[in-house]
Amino acid sequence: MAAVDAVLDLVSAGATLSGLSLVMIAEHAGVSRNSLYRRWKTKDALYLDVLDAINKPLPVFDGPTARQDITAQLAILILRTLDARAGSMLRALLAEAGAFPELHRRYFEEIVTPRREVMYGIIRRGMAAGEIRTDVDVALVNELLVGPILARLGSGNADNLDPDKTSRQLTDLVFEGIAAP
Amino acid sequence: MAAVDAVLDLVSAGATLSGLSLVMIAEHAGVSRNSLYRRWKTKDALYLDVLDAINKPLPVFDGPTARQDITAQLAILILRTLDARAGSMLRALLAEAGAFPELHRRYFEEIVTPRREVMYGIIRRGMAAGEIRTDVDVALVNELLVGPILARLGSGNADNLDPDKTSRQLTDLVFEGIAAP
DNA sequence: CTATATCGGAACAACCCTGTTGCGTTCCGG
DNA sequence: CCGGAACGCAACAGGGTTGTTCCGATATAG
Repeated sequence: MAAVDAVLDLVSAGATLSGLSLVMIAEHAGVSRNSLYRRWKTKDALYLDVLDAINKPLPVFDGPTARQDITAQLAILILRTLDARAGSMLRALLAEAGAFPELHRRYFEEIVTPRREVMYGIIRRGMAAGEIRTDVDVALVNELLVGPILARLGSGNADNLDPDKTSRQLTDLVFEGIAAP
Repeated sequence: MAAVDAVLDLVSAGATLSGLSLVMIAEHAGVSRNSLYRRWKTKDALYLDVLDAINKPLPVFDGPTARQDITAQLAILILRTLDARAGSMLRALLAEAGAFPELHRRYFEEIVTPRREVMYGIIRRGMAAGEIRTDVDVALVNELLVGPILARLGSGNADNLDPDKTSRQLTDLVFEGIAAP
């Protein structure tokens, strides 16, 4: 799978999905351009394999409090965001969602939806346990928690995120609010 | 400036900044390809004019409470995010920051920094007035407020945002927190 | 009215990417 | 040992983009 690594390297270096040429991929992978055509009928098919390569399963959270689980899940999210190759790939994918509809569909289906469901589950568990107010919108709470991280991913300046520190700061802020007592 | 509009239209339709060709822009603008070369030495120069075209000055907020100013500023941000042409342009720009360094620099300098400073000012005013806790990081609070909106912009599904409703919900949530009493 | 500037149309060579084909080579299993 | 499978190399035609140039039309200003 040298081609998959080549795509990740090149995209991480600033290439666009539609702008990437098979000759570039072949050269960077040290592989004949012919072999790429043999294995993948189209560039989309190759990109689908790239997407699979960066999609690792999520761990299951079951700590004593929902608050701790939220912090842990945010830390995981930050960790994955810090992976420059995967992050660049996702950013490039989102920027050209229109040109690669199937890729965009599977991205939502296999990456964002599972993460979202995990977070929803934790939040609902916190509500049931009396940790979290029940008069707030679960989806909006989730957006509030992951929004800052995803915004960093989109802006490309996710480098100075710290999994432990930032996840704790975000959780504290969202739980306690910023209103003065 | 038909060329600027053409770029916005095409990018909004899914085109990439590096993928956009001058022939496409010329055709869509109903302008001779020759004229484009005459006015803009390079594609970067044209894109800089496009960036200027979507950069409207920010209104000044000076309401009775910082909370209201924050809601108003978020509403403005959502409004601008809802502009499909400007939003697509910014998303495309961020996706190819590496290929257009000057464009990326001026985007930060002329768009994100001013907005950020406005928000910082409002938050600090709220702190001085005793509305907002003083033991929180101003930058982090700002990220918490605008993160969800920018994440929507990056994901491309900003359509179902409502300036009034969402800005109020976000402000309430961030002020009050989600912890059960 | 006229002269200058601006524009559109067309053509040009040079380059890159795409699919595809053909052929020689290398590697691995039976 | 041998044969098939996978690979690399080269070439091809076709299409697209880039700068640039030349020329004719048009409009604008003096």
